[in-house]
Amino acid sequence: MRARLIASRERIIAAALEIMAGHGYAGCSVAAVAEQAGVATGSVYRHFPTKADLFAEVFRTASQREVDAVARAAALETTIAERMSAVIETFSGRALQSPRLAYALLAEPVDPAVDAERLAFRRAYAELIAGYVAAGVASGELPPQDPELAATALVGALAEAMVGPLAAGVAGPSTIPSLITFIHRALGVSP
Amino acid sequence: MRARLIASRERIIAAALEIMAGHGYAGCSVAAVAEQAGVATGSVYRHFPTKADLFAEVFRTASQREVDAVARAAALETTIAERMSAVIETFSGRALQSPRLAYALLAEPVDPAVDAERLAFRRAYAELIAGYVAAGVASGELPPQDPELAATALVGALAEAMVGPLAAGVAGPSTIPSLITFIHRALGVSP
DNA sequence: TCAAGGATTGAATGATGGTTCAATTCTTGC
DNA sequence: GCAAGAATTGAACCATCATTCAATCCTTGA
Repeated sequence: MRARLIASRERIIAAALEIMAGHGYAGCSVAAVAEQAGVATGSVYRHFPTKADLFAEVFRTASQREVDAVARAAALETTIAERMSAVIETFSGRALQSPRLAYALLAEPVDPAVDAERLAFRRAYAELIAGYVAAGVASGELPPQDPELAATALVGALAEAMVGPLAAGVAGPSTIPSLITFIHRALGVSP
Repeated sequence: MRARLIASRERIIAAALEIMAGHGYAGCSVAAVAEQAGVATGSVYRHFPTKADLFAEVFRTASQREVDAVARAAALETTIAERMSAVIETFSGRALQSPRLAYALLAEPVDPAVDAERLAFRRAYAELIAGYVAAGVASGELPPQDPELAATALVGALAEAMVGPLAAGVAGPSTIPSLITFIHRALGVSP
């Protein structure tokens, strides 16, 4: 029974994610999520006090997954240049793989309460990257700079550069290499 | 009478802007805008078919003003380095002067129909900047690169770097110089 | 001054979609 | 097998605003 409850909760989150990936946040009425999860509308409220709470968790889950994937890819590299390339390639690659979901996480209009979670998502990326930048500065691979600001700007650049391609469905073949060059230069990676 | 109509329309747009600057888009119910403009709720619909149309125009007006200010500041400079500094300083300076309005224009959750206008706003900035970058590449001041992508990334970086300070109300004293360094390096301005 | 026609009013309407809850179904301990 | 209690259902409820419109007020031309 306890297990059933937990499973039900998981199913609701999974359903919400699935609908987001298919129709964006716009398609995520509570009724639609419930139907996809195979429960009644009212049952959603046994697990989450409000819709905003549900989607805060959905955003948190999806974001964590993205940040983890990027962190994992970056951890495989050694130089700061390689790490940044891994960050950009992983971020962009995953976004282009699930464009609707990426758009929802990055830019789609959502409830203000959910938007706060989006800021946290972006900050999590920024903090991950700030760590790499700080390490690069410490090791002399990068010139002195404010790692926090550089990381924030970089996340903005990455997100903005993806919004167009996500709307269009594809990125031009040169988008990602160009972005890598831009960001390497911005951080001062020695050429 | 014709003049009165036009004036009324202007007053409604001005009222909407004023409320946005004071309480954000969230505070902009049609009733609130009408009251601020000194007209009845229904009168708003003599000038705009829907609320979304009204705010599309409000966003367009406010955005145009911002882009114009940045373009004017940049036009006073000659080198690409100076131009980019002017862009960043003007953009950030104006945003920090009217943080609530800047936040509404850049990042606040809005009606999807209005969000489209926001994309246009960002693209207008990107196109302005792309022109400078292309000129810089042509003149040899900048290394070869995709001006569109660089400009898009740059707008993202600028906007993202401002969102935090806008929420907090102020930027640290080093934010703008750091941002200038970051962007100069990103574009490959020779040091 | 006065009537015609347009402008203005603001309370009523309506659509949307999140939230509730009485009725029902299931689970569990005896 | 059975009752107590929890979980589930989904149709009804309700709050929020955008939108409408019949009544009223102004402007204008004669």
